[in-house]
Amino acid sequence: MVDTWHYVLAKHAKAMCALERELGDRHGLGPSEFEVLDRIVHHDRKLRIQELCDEVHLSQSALSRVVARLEKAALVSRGVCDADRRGVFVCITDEGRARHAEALPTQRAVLADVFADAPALTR
Amino acid sequence: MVDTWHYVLAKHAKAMCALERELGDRHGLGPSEFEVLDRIVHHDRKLRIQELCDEVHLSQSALSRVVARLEKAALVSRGVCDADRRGVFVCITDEGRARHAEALPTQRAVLADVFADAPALTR
DNA sequence: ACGCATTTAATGCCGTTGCATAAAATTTAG
DNA sequence: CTAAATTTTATGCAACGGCATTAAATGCGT
Repeated sequence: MVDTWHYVLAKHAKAMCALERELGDRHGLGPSEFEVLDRIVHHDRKLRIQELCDEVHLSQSALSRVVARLEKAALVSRGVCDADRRGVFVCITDEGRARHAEALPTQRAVLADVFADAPALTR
Repeated sequence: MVDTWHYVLAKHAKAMCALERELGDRHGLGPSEFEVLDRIVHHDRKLRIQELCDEVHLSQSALSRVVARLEKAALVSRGVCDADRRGVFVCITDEGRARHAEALPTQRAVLADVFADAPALTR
């Protein structure tokens, strides 16, 4: 219980720190930016902000800002939803797709390193 | 691998969020403040800042500020180390001990809730 | 059809964090 | 013994995140 919590804390800190460094230095992406791109690529379609909110571990406001940063970097584009004009769709751009593809191996490498000592979860 | 990472992300987010809320509302402590108190209580002696740094998942600068906050709240006291006058000892006060004892069940309850669905780590 | 509650995303504000740096003390090299 | 390098903690600074709030659009009740 407490042990599990300490494990989570340790791995989270180590992985986050490494991801920030590696993704930042090599690809100009923060962990949150990468995660958002990754979710969009995974779904392979444009998503509503709210859908992303359910999948990413960020508050709605933080997500809004991440998307704003990604848009400024031309990695995604925002568009209003026709059906519900409060909604905002987020589309990944070709450049965003390319950046994600380029960063993915880096992320995998970091995770492989952090979780090298076979943690393995039951369930 | 990626699954483990997602597990860590999810649990970390959920637990952190709940700890911030519960420890904050009920005991006026942030997760970092609690963790520092907890480490000192666990060792049951005064520790150097640097020792704490190795145990807590915070940068040295962040830790320095956490200790400053705790001191302002009179939960710990800082004292210079005689042997090496660069060093700083951190002692927990009676009030700090009391606050920790009071907050501990809250922390345990949160963790029990978050990790209720038997996560269990192999090793 | 109208007004009020609700939903959705963006923004103001503030607290915390990490990096780079500063300041003080100690250790090491010569 | 002195000067440079190193260690230890604190601080300036900028970025990021969450909460509360705002603005806009939708839905609901009457």
